[in-house]
Amino acid sequence: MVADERGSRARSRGRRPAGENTRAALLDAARIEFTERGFDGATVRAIAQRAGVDPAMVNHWFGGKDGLFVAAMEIPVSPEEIVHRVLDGDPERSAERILRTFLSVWDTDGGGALAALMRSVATHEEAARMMRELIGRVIFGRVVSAVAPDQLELRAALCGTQIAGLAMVRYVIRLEPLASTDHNTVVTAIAPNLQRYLTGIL
Amino acid sequence: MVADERGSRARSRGRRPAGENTRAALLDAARIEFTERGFDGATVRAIAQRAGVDPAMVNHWFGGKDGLFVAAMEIPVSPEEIVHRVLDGDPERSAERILRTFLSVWDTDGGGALAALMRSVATHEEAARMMRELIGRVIFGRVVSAVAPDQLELRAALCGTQIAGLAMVRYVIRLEPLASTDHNTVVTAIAPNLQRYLTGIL
DNA sequence: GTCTATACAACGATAGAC
DNA sequence: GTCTATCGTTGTATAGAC
Repeated sequence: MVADERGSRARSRGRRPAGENTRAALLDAARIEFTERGFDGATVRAIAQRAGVDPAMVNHWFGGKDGLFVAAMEIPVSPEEIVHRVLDGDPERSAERILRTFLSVWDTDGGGALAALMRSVATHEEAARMMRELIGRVIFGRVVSAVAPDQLELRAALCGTQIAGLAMVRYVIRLEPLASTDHNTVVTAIAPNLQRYLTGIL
Repeated sequence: MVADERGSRARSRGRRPAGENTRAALLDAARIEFTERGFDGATVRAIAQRAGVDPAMVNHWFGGKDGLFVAAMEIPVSPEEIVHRVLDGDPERSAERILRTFLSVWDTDGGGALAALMRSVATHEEAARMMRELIGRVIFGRVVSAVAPDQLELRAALCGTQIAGLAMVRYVIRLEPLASTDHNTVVTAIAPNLQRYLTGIL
């Protein structure tokens, strides 16, 4: 998104801590490259070039490619926003709001970023760990605890299966007709099942 | 680790004595390497070394790394067996039989083979295409057409989301408690949802 | 003798390290 | 910037099957 943050803004007066801008530029560039190409596909050289700095800076600031990855990897949606939008309304229709939120975010770039994320999760243990905590706690943990306190962790994990499965089929495997149908059809088909995981009888 | 599994004696150039099956050794080694490291992570050289043969044999027998991959990559379940076992019984309880079949197969090796398959599907377009056809046609296509003819393709894709999501959460992300609960709990939780995709109102 | 499965060497490309 | 390691791949000589 922010491709070149260093060039478009005047430096403030006085000397700043050495390398601070370089570090931030590398993080921004790394997020873009890792998102578009996955962990293995993204190269240190490409990230450094995008940031407009020397590849050696990756070693200097992050100790290598792995360090840069864990520092840069952030989820392509804001968990806070999702949780907030979901909890604001009828609890018995929260599944529909969850699905619409995810679909609207994921479809903005044709699911490219999401497919890249799934790729990283599947291939990189570090990304899998982050996704584990993200699904279990940050998103569904909070959502489920607000609507149905019993069997909280199981419900969160079950919601994860449905969302992760939708992501895999629609954006990674691209199985028709689910890969290209409109949001309403997807919501009509999946929302009742997701709602059962949230508030139904297990 | 196992550098020379097929024997420690020196190999001479030229054709080897009859009875040694280089092709099969390569397939075995390839399954292990692809399983542990994914498509990109597994190297032709490592596979050949594990098989105790020359890397050039990969080209000779399979035309390259891709050919070896598609040859070695076997779906960790037999589609025919699954379809048969699923269709043999009450259609309204077919979801439960599907889930039990998948779980019993996947849990035999701790989900290692399945996790590798998901990794390959996420990173390799060839594997994604195979999975696409496998889910859409071979497995759920037949199952759904036998129990509910309306909206066949959509139902098949929806079933795919639930199964793929379960695979991701239980075996790749390993999110608790779903990662280590018994089959009955999983079936009780998920079967009703899967059944709705098969025969319910969408 | 012919065929072919095999090992060895080396190439061009690429990417991380220093 | 340079160096080095390693990747997938290709060419070729050779040993053994047929």
